[in-house]
Amino acid sequence: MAPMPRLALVDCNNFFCSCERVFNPALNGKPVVVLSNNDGCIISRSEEAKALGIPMGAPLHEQQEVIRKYDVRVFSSNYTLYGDMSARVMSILRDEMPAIEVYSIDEAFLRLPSDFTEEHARALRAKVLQWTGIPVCIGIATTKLLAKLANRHAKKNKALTGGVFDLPNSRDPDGIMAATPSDGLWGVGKNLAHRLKGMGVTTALEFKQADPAPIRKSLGVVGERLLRELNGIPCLELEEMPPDRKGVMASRSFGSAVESVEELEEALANHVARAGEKIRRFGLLATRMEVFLRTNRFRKDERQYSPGIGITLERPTHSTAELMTSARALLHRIYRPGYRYKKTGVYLANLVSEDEYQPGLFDRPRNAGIDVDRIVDEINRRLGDPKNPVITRASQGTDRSGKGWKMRSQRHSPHYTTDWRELPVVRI
DNA sequence: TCTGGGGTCCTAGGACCC
DNA sequence: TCTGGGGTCCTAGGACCC
Repeated sequence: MAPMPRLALVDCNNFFCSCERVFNPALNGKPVVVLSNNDGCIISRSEEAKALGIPMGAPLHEQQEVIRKYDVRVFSSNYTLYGDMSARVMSILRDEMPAIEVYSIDEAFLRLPSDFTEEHARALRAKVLQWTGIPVCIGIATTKLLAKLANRHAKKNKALTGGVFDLPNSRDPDGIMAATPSDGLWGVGKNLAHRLKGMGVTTALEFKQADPAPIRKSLGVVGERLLRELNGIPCLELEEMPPDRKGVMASRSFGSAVESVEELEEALANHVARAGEKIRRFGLLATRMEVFLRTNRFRKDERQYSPGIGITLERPTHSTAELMTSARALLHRIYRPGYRYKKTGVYLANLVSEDEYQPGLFDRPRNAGIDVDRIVDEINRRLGDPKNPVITRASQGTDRSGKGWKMRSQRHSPHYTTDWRELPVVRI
C-alpha cells in the first residue's frame, strides 16, 4: 500500500491583531481588536479580547462597554500592512516546503515530505515566529479537511500542543474527532449542521461513521465530499497554481441609509472605478456586469428590497467610462423610490485576459443586420477544412438579459466551442 | 443609532436544441 | 409533422469561507 499523503494547514493566530503587535510591541499582553472596513464589526481579536467574551463579527457598538471597561485597543483595518506580512510568512513556507497552496491571507496548505515529523513542524513554526513575529498553528493530517480539524485542535489547546498537532500520529484521533462539533468542521455552517443534527449527527466522529447514502441524499455532493475527506479519502487537491479569478466585486455600506437615485449613482461610480482599476491592474476585461442594491436587513421594521441585475456587456471592457454607462443603466432598472438603501455594489464577471482578446465582429452581439451565413462561411473558409467546419450554425437567441447571438460549432470538431470568445475573429 | 467586504461552489430551473 | 427525453448553457439564489 502506498503511504498516505500528508498535508499540513498553517494558520496565523489572530492574524490582523498579530500584525498590529509586530509594529507595536506595547500591545503584547493587552486585549486588541481590529475592525472591518467601515469600522462596523470586530473581525480579529487577540486572545485577551476573546477571553473578555468579545465574539467574532460583533458590531462594534455592542462592545463599547467592554472596550471601555477593559481598555481594549481598537484598530481600523490596514490591509496593506496585513498583505505585506502575509507575503513574508508565505515566502518562508514556500522556501522550506516542496509544495504550498496559499489558501487565504493567513492560511496555507503544505504538502509534506514523507519524513516530515511533528518536530519539523515545530521548527517551522519557530522559524516563522522568529523571522516575522507572527505566531502560527500547524495541523497535520491526510486530507485538507482533517488538516483543518487538526489545526483547530492545535489552536484550541495551545498549552498542550504547543501549536502543532499531528492527528494520525496522535494517541486518540477518534477522541479528538468526538470532541469536535460538526459545525466546527470546515465547510459545515449553520445550515448543514442543522441538517446533520436532524440525522443524529452532532460531532465529527459521528459524521465520519455515518452511512453515506442518507448523507448524500440530504447534503448532496458537498456532504459526500466532506464524509470522504473525514475518512481520509482526499477529495480536495492541493492547488499550487491558484485558478484565474472569476470576478471582481466592489461594494460598500452607507453610514446612514440613502433614498435618492442620485446618491446611489454617486456611490456606484466609486465602486465601478475601484473594480475597473482592479481588473486593469490584472490585465483583464469584463464581459459581464452585475449591480445590486440592499436595504438594511437588520431593520425588521422597514420594508425590504434587495434587487440585483446582470447583463453581458456589449463588448469586453475595463474602461471606467464604459463600465459606468452600463452600471448606471442597470441601476435605473432596479431602483425603486421609497426605500431606504443601505448598500450598493458592482460585480465584474466573466473576465477575459486583455492579451488574448481581439476586438472583432463578436463584440456586438446585438448588431442586427449582419449576414449570419456569410460569417459562418468566412470562419470555416479561414480554418480551411471544409470537411470539418468549426461553425455549423449561428442563430439569434434570447435570454433574460435580452437578445444575443448564439454561435454553435461542430461538436466533434477539435475546435468545438460554445464560447464566442474562443472563435476566430472575422471582420466583414 | 451603529451591526464588513470579497470571494467560491453547488443546485434548481428556464430556454433551446437534437 | 409531431413527440419526449436528454444534453448544454445560462442565471438566480443559497451556503459557506476568510
